[in-house]
Order: sequence, then C-alpha cells, then structure tokens
Amino acid sequence: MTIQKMLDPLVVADVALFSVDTSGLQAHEIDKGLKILLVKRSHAPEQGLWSLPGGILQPEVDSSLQATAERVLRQKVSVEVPYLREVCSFSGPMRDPRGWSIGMLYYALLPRDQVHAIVKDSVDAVEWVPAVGHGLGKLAFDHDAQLDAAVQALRDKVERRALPLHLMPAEFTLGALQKCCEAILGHTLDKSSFRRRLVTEPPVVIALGRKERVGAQRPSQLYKASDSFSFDEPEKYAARSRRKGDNCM
Amino acid sequence: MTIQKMLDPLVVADVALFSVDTSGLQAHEIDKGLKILLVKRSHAPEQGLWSLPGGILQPEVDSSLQATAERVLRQKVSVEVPYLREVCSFSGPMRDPRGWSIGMLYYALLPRDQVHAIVKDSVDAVEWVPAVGHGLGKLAFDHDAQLDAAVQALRDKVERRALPLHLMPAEFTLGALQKCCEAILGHTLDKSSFRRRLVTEPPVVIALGRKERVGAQRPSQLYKASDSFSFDEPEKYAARSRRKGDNCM
DNA sequence: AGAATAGTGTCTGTCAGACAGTATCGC
DNA sequence: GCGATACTGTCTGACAGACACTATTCT
Repeated sequence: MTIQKMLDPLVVADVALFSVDTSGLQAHEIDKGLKILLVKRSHAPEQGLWSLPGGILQPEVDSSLQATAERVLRQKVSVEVPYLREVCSFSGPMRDPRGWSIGMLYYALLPRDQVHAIVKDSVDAVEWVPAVGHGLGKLAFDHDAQLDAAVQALRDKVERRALPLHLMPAEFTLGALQKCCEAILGHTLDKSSFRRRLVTEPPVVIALGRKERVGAQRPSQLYKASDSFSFDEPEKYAARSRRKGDNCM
Repeated sequence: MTIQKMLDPLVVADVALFSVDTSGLQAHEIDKGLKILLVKRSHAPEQGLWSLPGGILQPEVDSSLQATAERVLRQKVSVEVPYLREVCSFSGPMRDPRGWSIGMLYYALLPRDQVHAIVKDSVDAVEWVPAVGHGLGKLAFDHDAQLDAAVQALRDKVERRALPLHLMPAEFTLGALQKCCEAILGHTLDKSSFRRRLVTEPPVVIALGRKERVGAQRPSQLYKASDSFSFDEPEKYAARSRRKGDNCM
C-alpha cells in the first residue's frame, strides 16, 4: 500500500468555479466583482485551509477527467455548471504531501442567479470571495498558483472578445454584461465600443422586446444569448474578421 | 495486479515534436512544410501503428509530467528541445486498451538544423512527415485527435503574432522566418506586413551585420533572436499595443 | 540583360478608443 | 427640472492588407 502510493501517482481534478457579482461596487473596485468559490478542507491533508474544490479521480465512475471535475462540483457544492473547461496540469512529487500527484485544473462559470452553492460532503465551509485579492491567506497545496492560472485563462478568453454569457442569467441587460466583462478584466470598458461589438458581429446576443425597469432611470432592453453562441470559439468573431483576400491563398 | 490496473489510471505523456522544412515547396503547398515526428510502435498495444512519441510517467524519475515528456524525447529519439509546453489532456477508460488512462499532450519545437532524431529504444522507426495530410493512415490510440490539437495550439500561437523562433536555427533570414510562419499557418503572408511587424515591435529579432549568400540573387541579412524573446508571451506585442488610455482605469 | 530574391514606400479600408450628445425613466 | 442610466453618432489615430516599386546578387 505504502509502496504503491509511491509508485502510482494521485490524480485529482480541481475546479475554479467563477461567478460575477458587481452589485454595490464602485468603478475603481470593479475587479472585486469576479468571485471564486473556495471550500474549507475538513480532512487531512491541509485540513482547515481554504482551497479550490477538488477530488480524486474514480476510474470506475468517471468517464474522463472532466467528468471527475463535474462530479466534484456536484458532490461538494451540488451544482451543475453550464461551462467547464481544462486549464492546465500541475504535477510533481512535492505538491501534495501524500506523494507524487497530478492536479488537473478546470475552470467553470456559474450564472449569477444560480449562486446557491450548498455545503456538502467532506467540506467544512463554502465561500464566495473575490478571485483576486481575497483575504483568506495561503490556500491549500498549490491552489494559489492554480487560482492565478484559472483567472488568467478566463481573462485571456474575454480579452479575445469572448462574451462570458455563461456567467449571466438567461435574460440580462447590456449594462450588466459590460459590468461582467469589466469585473473579469479588472478595468472599465468604453460603453460605446462595447455595444458596437455586439451589433457589428454576428448575432451573439439577441434583443428581447421587453425592458427591465429597476430604479429611477431609463429602463434597459433585455437580451438573451443566441443559440449559436459559444464561449469556446470567439476567434471567429475576434479574428479581425479577415479582410478581403487577407493576403493570398 | 489486474485489479490494480483497473483502479489506478495509466499516466502517459505524448509529445508532438514539430519542425519546419519548406525547401522545394511551391507557395500553394506551403502547408506541407510543417513536419511532425512520428514513431512506429514496436510493442503492443497498437504495435506497428505510427504514433506520437510517448511514454509512461515514472514517479521515481520524473519531477513533473513535463519532465516525463522531456525524458520521452531523450529516450525515444535522443533529442533535447528548446521549447516544450502542455497542450491539453486526453483521458477516459477506452482510449488505451490497457485500461483507464490519462494522456497528457505536449508540443515541442525543434530548430531546423537539429533534425538529427535517431531511432532508439522501443521504437521501430522514426519519420518526419507533414503535420497535416501525412499519408500514414490512422495513428495509434487517439493520436490523430492529439495531433490535430497540437497543430491547433501551435497555429493559435502564431496567429497571435508569436514568432516561432524556436523552429529556426540560431541565425536566419527574414525570408526563412516568414516561410516558417506560412508553413504553420497554412497560407502565405504579405512580405511587407510581416517585416513591418518586426521593426515596429520591440526588438524580438536583431540584425547581425552579416549576410547570407545562397544563390543567384541578392543576399539577405542574417538575424538572431533577441535575448528578451519568449514564445510564451506574444500578447505583449500583439495586444493591439494598448492605445493611449485604452479606456479608463 | 534577365532571373530571382531582398527590401521599401505608400495607399486605403477597417476598427476601436474617446467623447459628446440624445433619450427615457422616477422623483 | 434633476439625477441617473440607456443608447447613438462622430471624430480620429493606428494598424494591417495590398501592391507597386527599388536594390542587389549570380548567370
């Protein structure tokens, strides 16, 4: 048993589950709107430390490592996510005290209206904290580095003009969508440019006829994601929409 | 032993090793210039099929999965590469007949003047073939999908304006570098635009004083990679070099 | 001279940031 | 009217594709 542990690597899937909540945030602190779900470890190793939700691969149950990640979210915080993708791996003999281990990192997006994560199984506590600058100290294992990598992966996507519609409820306003992008990127965006993208490009968002009235101001149009929307292929839109011949061939 | 095989996943690192050779290629077949190294499997499973070089993780030896990939290249084709990065994982119970397995895919770049890969250990044959449209039939395991993913990863990089200097010899001409990019992208590029990038941007390539004379034409300037060059951070240059304020904050 | 590649200059369309302006709501 | 947010219009600079042009070598 002990020897086998040394020979066979531990395989784990960790998930950076993101959501966005920009309510009550000033423009200069918009980067605090991107939230990450952390869990408090109730078992050794690293008991008591905060960490990304993660779990060990179960070959009898999981049809892929991504399935492991999905199972982890179901079992630890009982949510199904609309979007979950691999980021990169973390591996080596020292990152987990139990021995040589592989941690496959995934990131997932949760719509704002589904933030009903629940404490369950082998977890002491669950908390949504700002993805950058949470004040919980060092995370378990190498999860600080993992969190950085996940945030970077998400930012890269949005910088490449992907719209994080999976973080939005089914119906949303363009103002809210812009705030969501701003929270991810960590800086504000120009309203005019942002909206121009949405009308210039193929129909990624579709205007519903209805309006949302909320406070003492002009009500805003409601939109929904187009059926053809995919967070995975923003290049199609962003790829400087190849010019005429775009250079030969 | 048998039961253990079912419970503990097989962990493998596979490497897509690229090189570029555009000699003797017409413009319309420039995409055939990107080469991939395939090996013929000498053992079961999938004996006799061509595959990407790969090998099983050895926790006692490897300090990370990337180290596994580097070891595979050393042992199977005796080569050290200047650039090797993770692409993504392939996992599941069916992709390898030996049982539940994880295949971590890496891609590596080999300078054109170091294509002295040698047949070694547990490999029947080694061959450089076009990365797209090689005529060797189905590859072993899911290596066709892996090859596609590796080509895509490399293309994405170059589309995002990274210069594949790791595929070039220490000294090279801009014409050769352009051909290299064209081979990766699969289409020709405009000479003027290509060169403008190189002078506009920070010093990624540095002109040596010397010239290369090769045939019956004007000799071309030789260049080398700048010390600050990194294939990993092209965004710095490509990121539309943020405008003045680039929108607030 | 001619072929072939190296290298430059300029035109032009597209795009995105910037920012001012208009519209529509509650109070 | 005022405040606040929604939405639109236009100016401008930067960049990249396109393409014609010049330069330099060998045969």
